[in-house]
Amino acid sequence: MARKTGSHADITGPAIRKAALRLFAQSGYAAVSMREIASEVGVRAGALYLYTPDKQTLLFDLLREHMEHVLKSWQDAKGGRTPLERLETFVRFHIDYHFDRSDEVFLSYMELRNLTDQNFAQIEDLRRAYESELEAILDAGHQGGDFQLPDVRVSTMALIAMLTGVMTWYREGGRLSRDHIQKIYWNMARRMVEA
Amino acid sequence: MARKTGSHADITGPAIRKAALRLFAQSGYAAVSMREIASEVGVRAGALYLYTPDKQTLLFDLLREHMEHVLKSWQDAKGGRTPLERLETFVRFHIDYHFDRSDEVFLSYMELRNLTDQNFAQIEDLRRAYESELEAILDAGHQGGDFQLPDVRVSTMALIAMLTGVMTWYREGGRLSRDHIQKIYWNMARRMVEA
DNA sequence: AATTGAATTGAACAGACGTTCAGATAAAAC
DNA sequence: GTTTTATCTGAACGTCTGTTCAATTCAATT
Repeated sequence: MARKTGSHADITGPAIRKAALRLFAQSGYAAVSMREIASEVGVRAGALYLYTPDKQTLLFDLLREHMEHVLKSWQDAKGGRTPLERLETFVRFHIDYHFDRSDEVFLSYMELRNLTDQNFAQIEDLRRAYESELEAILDAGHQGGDFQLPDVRVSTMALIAMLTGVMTWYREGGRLSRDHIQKIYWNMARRMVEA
Repeated sequence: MARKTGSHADITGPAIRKAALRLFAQSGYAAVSMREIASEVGVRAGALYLYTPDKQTLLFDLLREHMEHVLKSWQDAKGGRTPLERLETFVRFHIDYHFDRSDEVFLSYMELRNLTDQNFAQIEDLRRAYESELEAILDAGHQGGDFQLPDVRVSTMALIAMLTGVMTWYREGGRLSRDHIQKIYWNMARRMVEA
């Protein structure tokens, strides 16, 4: 039966996800207890099981929702006529996304090994789908002669790693503005691939 | 008192480190129990405490030894006349090291947050010392006009991230040889920095 | 063979873990 | 105001955790 808006459950569900996300990102899945998550939400541990069948599913849902959200956001953001333009769009999108959702991104890199084999396979598929978006751009540029790449696959991985790395050192309110950082990375990426 | 070579203890100590390294890298520090480590070594949990005061120190020692070993290995390997040559040496060294010691490297990226604040600070210092080695090369090249970098610090982080990323996809016996991968990465790195 | 000293065990400790569920509480529906 | 339904608690479950230590085994020395 449909619940009215604003009912307790409509708040608690997302609150649990939010708390779990923060705590998992901070201390790691294995180091965070259901009691800690519950305490953060202002509820006892047992109540969590109204919203998730178990801890593993809680982690899996966070990662799956994150990956699906990245892919969807990219579908909305992608664009550009030339491979170079399309690559610039990707670079800016990727960095922006990592700034806005650093916890989710961090989690999706760190906690893959805490997923069951089946859950891992699903997340891995989504991750590969995202990588393929970049690879397609590089491939098009490589075929068309805009780019000159020693190896399209390796360039894809190298670029993703380089861009994702921004997460490890960027802190809000630091020396450089977001836009400045995006310009710097785009400069490096462009020189790395351009013919 | 000095023990004779080959005594039981001279074997067990390193065996514990080796097992802990493998298991920590595989499942994560928090997810591995002292009983699991002991079982891997062929000993009961209590015996581990002959070789380490506690689990935290076991992790810390692994990370510290790794970082010190990287720094030492780099001091032995570094060389080259021009900044470009020095950078190539760094790129090849970094990739080689990540191939040879992937567990240690992986651990040193994943388990920093499971260190106590004090231990974390020590490891972080060593990590920064390593980064500074690359930054010094980029800085020299930037000052001398060999390199043209939008931002030396950001370029350092971007290069490190790009090179370290090789660990996430490289598998022994894959499509590309080690040397081939090094050539590809060096090609990308060079184009990224060259004036 | 007896003695010494290091290496290891087995059991125990106190606490934390994920999860379940009967019962209490609160909110919504009638 | 009563009934119904969703939400949450408190306590308990069995199991696992890191760690300690008296007792034991093992290996080398005398």
